[in-house]
Amino acid sequence: MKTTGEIIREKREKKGLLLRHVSAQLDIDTAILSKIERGERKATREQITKLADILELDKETLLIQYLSEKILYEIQDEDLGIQALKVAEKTIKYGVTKNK
Amino acid sequence: MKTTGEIIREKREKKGLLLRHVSAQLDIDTAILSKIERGERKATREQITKLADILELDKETLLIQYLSEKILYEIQDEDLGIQALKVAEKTIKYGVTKNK
DNA sequence: GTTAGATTTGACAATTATTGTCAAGTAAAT
DNA sequence: ATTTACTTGACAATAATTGTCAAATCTAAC
Repeated sequence: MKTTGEIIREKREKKGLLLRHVSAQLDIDTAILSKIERGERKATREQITKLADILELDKETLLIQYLSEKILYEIQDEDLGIQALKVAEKTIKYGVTKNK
Repeated sequence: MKTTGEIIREKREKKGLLLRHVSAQLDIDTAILSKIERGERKATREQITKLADILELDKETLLIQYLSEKILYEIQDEDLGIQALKVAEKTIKYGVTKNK
């Protein structure tokens, strides 16, 4: 499966847009967008939805990929990560309102 | 399923320990431990393993619960949370080394 | 092989989130 | 009404994230 960054870079190039064009619309330096595309930095949630608009990408698909990477980031190099994911899934399906 | 905080509080009380006893061992104020137990604050990973030692709780079980809460925290009030969880699960199972 | 434009890199600054302290506030037990 | 355990909330300290900037690299065209 393609990473968020890969999806963004591919679509940007397909549209013939430069980092400078897109980063201007996002109101950030090209450096950050470059890093986001290469997976060196995480985007913010807001940037993801803006990018979907700018690049005409399916917002849901992009968000799902983005969120899944955030999740994976949380449990990176945790042996119990998979098990934690499963517990999280069960909990969310159960219909928990959650703390605070 | 019991929350991390509930597990900790129940075991602490069963052992007859006061917040002050346990928080001293964790080297934090009782206020924080109180909040952790009531789910108002998240513990750090280190605090979780220390708590497992102090309260003689199964470290793996506690960590899984703790991590799953961290995951759920990331996707709280995200409509696409469940889908993101599933993508994350597939990705992790696939055996990805991940970015950076 | 030099220039020009695009991207990348890394040092560091700004901002935001997390983790903590402290002091005052409840509540229950004596 | 004191004492003890715990809770609450304002705020301080620390740490993580997000950003800028300037210089470096890369590529393609002259």
